[in-house]
Amino acid sequence: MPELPEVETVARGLRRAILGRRIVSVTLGKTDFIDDPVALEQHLPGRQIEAVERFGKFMLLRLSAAAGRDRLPTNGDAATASLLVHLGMTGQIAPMPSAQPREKHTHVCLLLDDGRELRYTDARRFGRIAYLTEVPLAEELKEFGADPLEVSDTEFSSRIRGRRARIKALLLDQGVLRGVGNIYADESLWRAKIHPARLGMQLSKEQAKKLRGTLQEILRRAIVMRGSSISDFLDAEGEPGEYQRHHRAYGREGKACYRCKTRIRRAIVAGRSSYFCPKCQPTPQGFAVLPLPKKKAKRD
DNA sequence: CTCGATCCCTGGACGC
DNA sequence: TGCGTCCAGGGATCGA
Repeated sequence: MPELPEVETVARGLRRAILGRRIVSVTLGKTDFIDDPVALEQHLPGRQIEAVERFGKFMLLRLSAAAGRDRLPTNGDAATASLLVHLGMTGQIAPMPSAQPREKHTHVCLLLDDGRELRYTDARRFGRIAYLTEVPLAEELKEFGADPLEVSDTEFSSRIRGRRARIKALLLDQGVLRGVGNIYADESLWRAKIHPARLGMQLSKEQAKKLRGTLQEILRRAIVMRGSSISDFLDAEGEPGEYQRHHRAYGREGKACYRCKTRIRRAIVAGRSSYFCPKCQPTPQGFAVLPLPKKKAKRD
């Protein structure tokens, strides 16, 4: 489940691997998750990959204006554009030798000018790929909230404390903060000792400050560890991350809290499984916690 | 504004 | 061994 640290890891890998490469041709598989598949085939060939950026959970492959005098002057390719890539739940993107057999669920192959293929695979197709020129791209991106790594204390506080929604929902809301998903929301709440079902407006200034701090620290550490590989996340080198070994709450139902040994519990908050320590992160009045499963969880 | 429900989709885990 | 069921979840959408 690629969130900010995983996407950052992939973006860094791609930056090393494919910067400056030119796209020669495009081969598509299933296209129901691609905004406009024809646009890919039409506009990508001939373009150079000039930069790879991360924006929240998106990657932006910045493309050169079309090169060569063979292009039509009126097809819009004279301007720069971007390939927007969202990995969804199971998306992977990596360059590989074009002779290598394509894996199952490979839906986009970009043949590069060095003979390799940049391949996008995504079993569940929850991802998204779009070719966007400057203006439509800017229109899309302006809907998103602050970068959690850059957001100031004041801005974080106002984005959270002015809201009636649950803190977990706010952390997951890409319009509030861009890039946080279920894992890092739970991890930062555990570290800040805040229950996921607390309302944003219930947080004290101190708690908001603390939460911003834990969120940033956890995201930074996770990036250093190249992200969390909890299901099948692999980076642009095909390598798993390591941060899952450092999870303190996520996925640890029934296991001992690292601080107080109380068993970690699970509840549904904002429609998502949320893991927390019932002692360190006191449950708000009347909030339903799922009973501990009967089957003993595997050891940790 | 905020909520929950529903859908998209496949693979893995689990129960029988 | 095999089959059915449930669950995972980012995001869009719709109704309450």
